[in-house]
Amino acid sequence: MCPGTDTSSRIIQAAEKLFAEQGFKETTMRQITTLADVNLAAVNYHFGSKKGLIHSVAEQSLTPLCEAIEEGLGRQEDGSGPELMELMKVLAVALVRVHHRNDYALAVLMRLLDHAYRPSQQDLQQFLRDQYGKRIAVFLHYLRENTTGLSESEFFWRLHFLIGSVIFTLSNMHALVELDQSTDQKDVEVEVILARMLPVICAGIQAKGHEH
Amino acid sequence: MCPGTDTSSRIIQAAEKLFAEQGFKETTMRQITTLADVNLAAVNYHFGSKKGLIHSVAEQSLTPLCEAIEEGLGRQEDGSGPELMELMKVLAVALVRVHHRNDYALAVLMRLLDHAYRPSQQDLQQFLRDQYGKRIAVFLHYLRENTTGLSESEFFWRLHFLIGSVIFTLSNMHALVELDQSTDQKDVEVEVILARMLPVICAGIQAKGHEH
Amino acid sequence: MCPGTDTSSRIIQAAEKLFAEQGFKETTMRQITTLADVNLAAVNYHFGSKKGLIHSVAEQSLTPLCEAIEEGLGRQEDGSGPELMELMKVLAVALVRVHHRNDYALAVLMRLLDHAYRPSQQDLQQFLRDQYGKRIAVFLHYLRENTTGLSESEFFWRLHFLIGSVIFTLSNMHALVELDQSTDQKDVEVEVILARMLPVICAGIQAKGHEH
Amino acid sequence: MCPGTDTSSRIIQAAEKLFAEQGFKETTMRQITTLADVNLAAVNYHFGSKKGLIHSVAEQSLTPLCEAIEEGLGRQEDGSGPELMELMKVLAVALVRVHHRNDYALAVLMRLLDHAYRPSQQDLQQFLRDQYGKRIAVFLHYLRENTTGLSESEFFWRLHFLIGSVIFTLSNMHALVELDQSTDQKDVEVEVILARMLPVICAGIQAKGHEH
DNA sequence: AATGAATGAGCCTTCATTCAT
DNA sequence: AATGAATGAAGGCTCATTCAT
Repeated sequence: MCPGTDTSSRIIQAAEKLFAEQGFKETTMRQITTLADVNLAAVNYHFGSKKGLIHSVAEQSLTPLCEAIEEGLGRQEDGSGPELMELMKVLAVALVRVHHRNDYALAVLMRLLDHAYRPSQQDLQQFLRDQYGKRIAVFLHYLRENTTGLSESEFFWRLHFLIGSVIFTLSNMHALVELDQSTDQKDVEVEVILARMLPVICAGIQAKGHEH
Repeated sequence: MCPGTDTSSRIIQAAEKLFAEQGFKETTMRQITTLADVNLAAVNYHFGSKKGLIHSVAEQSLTPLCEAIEEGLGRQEDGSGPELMELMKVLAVALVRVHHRNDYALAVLMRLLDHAYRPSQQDLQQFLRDQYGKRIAVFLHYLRENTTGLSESEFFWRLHFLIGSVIFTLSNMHALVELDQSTDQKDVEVEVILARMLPVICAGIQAKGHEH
Repeated sequence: MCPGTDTSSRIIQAAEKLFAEQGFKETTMRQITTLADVNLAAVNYHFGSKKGLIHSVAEQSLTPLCEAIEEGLGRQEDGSGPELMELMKVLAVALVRVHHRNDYALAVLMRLLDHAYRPSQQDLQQFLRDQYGKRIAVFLHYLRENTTGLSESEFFWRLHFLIGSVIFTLSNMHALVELDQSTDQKDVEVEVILARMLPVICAGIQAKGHEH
Repeated sequence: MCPGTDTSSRIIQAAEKLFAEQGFKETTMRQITTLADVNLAAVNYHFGSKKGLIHSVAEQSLTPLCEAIEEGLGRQEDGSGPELMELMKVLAVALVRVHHRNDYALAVLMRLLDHAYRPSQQDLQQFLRDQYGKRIAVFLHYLRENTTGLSESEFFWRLHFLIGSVIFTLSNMHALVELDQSTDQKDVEVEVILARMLPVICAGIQAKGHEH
């Protein structure tokens, strides 16, 4: 009954760990099935193909993430949209929730989003746009409302500078925690990382830019 | 002869383009040699192996990058280290110089640095540390001098938040320029991107943090 | 219940269609069970194995075929065997009866006989010889009585030239009817094909040969 | 220098033998490369894929076949087309020539033509039509001139009855020679088989049909 | 009688690399 | 310096079959 017991979730867990540590292409079906201790053909039986598995892994994290964001946004229904710091906290809470699903879920998700920016991964772009495009758009809309001082282009680039911070830091979180020699405890505490990241991001997005 | 004419530089150019667009593992020797219009065996002949080629590609960009940074830092030898904004400009100038070597050089370099954070790429980590560790340390030393208000750990994380911005934005620069609908001209002008990024980064690193 | 309702006959019908259109090896258990709308394991449950299914498919057609031939031969029990044209008509009637069982039964049967000539299919040869060898021998005996002018070897080869006509035409009947641009109606009417084939075959078997 | 020495022809020879004995789908790349005593990857190197190999095998026989037919037809340039028996001899000579290329070449070719009638093999149909359609049409045109007494549809079916004889007999020639107990010598002598087939075919095509 | 899940063996193909020339 | 041919290892995937229910 506990998660990780049946074949299909054991595969997903193994895949998440390996994808996070090595990347998608670098991870082989044989590595996944060996780590999950299931038959090689089980992946194709349950997910159709390696790409299908990747999509399933994505869904497992993106769906709760979107739900958590929508839930967070829905809380203050007083006409005016949430403020910047409020928005960031909603995002942070949602990310934390994804991380608590599984130690590698968040890292894989970030790596997946990174991949989606490659020209050669149009399949993946399509998949993400189709499945989650509209849900993310709401969050971006609120974010834009808090940055009316920025031109369209300026907003676009600042958004991606900050997306870069999030994606890079979280997709490499295990390695970074290992590198951070100042703390003893090596449990990855996303809450701490995000608490450190939030003020930095807010300051970045509100910075006086070169246009001024 | 002009650069790009002989076999070995044609290979490097082709590899940079493909690595930037697809990733290292995703790019095959056949793709590289086909695009470079050279024999399949030429890569192994000139670079020993695929890994050797990747290292050569890295050197082609990292060496000029370090030189440019050292040159920039060396200018004001008046005892006191450079200020934050000054430091960032030195970095920006160095990055621009790398980009002008070759339209994909900068993107590949950033992707390579991203890879270096994966646990499974300790070879690469070693290579980068051995070749460039000390030269980069100088830059980091000056940076630390400008952030005395931050604890060791806080500095570590903020540094990586900002490294994340740089790596993500520049490694995906071609895709992002394509996505940026507000500008017509699609020539990748790193100068513009960096001009936008610098104030954001400076604001981020100086933000009032959660420790305060 | 009407035939084709229960699992096992639905499987046979699906198998016949797919075997006829694609061949035995080319047809997978999944295709069969999907088309039959039954569980994948049902084939092994009811027929033991794919080979078992093929044998069952063969029996479903070969048994009625032999019965029809024996019935046709048994009609004139006046000492002397039937004449050539008479024999052919008996065969034709029997083939038509098999075809009326099922739109693909005859085509599959012919494809199966074709396979039986491959050196690598000795299993199949054995199966057919064991189950139907003696019953067919009677028909061949009567045929030989009508070709006393031919040497043993000449008879052997002419027999197979004509078997070739029958097997090829009937196993590809659906494709050939489709190709025949002169007729509008595309229902496969074996009667018409056989009516056209009979005189050709009789003429062929009685031709003045190279030995004369 | 002798054929069968270099990798690429060794592969073709092995493939022809196995395709003839077992069929295309039934023959694996490993069987081919093991018999040819070459590396497994050599097939893909030289022919791109299994399908590419099959097409190459086809070309090796079909091109000489067409040439031989055209050569045979070109001989009597006296205005009137060749007579039926003449046509058949041209075909027979061409088939013999293909057989002399290689002990299995003819059998494989016949099996390939058989496959081309399957609805699921439209690739193959296309390939054959594209490469050889026009060249064969000439032969068929002359054949039609000799059967003016037949309706279009009657001609179509008789043609395929006889194609069936040729394809079946020649694709199974090795098995049939083995079965023919009247002759001691087991060398496959296509000349003998064809000498026996020609009168039968001619008689068949000229038979008084059911339309008369 | 029937089924969803699982499996071992094998498939074709692709990879970076090597070798003889 | 350069190359066409060849190779061992490994890749993702499919197959008929089996098993517990």
